[in-house]
Amino acid sequence: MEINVVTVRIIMKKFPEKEKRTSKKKPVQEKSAEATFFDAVYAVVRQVPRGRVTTYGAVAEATGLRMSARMVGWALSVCSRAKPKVPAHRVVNRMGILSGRHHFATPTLMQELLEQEGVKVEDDTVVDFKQLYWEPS
DNA sequence: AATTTGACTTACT
DNA sequence: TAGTAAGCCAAAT
Repeated sequence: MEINVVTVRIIMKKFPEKEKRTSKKKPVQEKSAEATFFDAVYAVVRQVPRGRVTTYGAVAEATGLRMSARMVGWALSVCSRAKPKVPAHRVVNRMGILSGRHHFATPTLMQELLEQEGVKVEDDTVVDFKQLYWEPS
């Protein structure tokens, strides 16, 4: 299934309402909307192509949370919960700095993952960030 | 229950 | 041009 901004916005519409789960044997705190909020963020992040990067703000905008870039970081900080893995290493701040590197298994993992994809990193910053920047659409 | 704290960004001194 | 404030909102304390 191809997920685009429209799809994400539809998902976000469900954000405020409580979602009833059929399965009751999962008392996980997934109280309600986070699941869909996470999904929305993850859906966007998964679209980032290999070797490209995007920013928290861009993801936030694509999910409709225009000014809530922080929420994106928060969602990614718990992305271990996501079933299909999320290429969180492709999300950096607007300066191209790997501000989230400390949240990976090792502080250098994020950079290593990026370099594996051909993205050069210097001083915790993506080289040629402007060219590698990918805007969610 | 209230306050602080972020994997951020923009706007205004 | 650099520093501060404000906006976001769920978690953690």
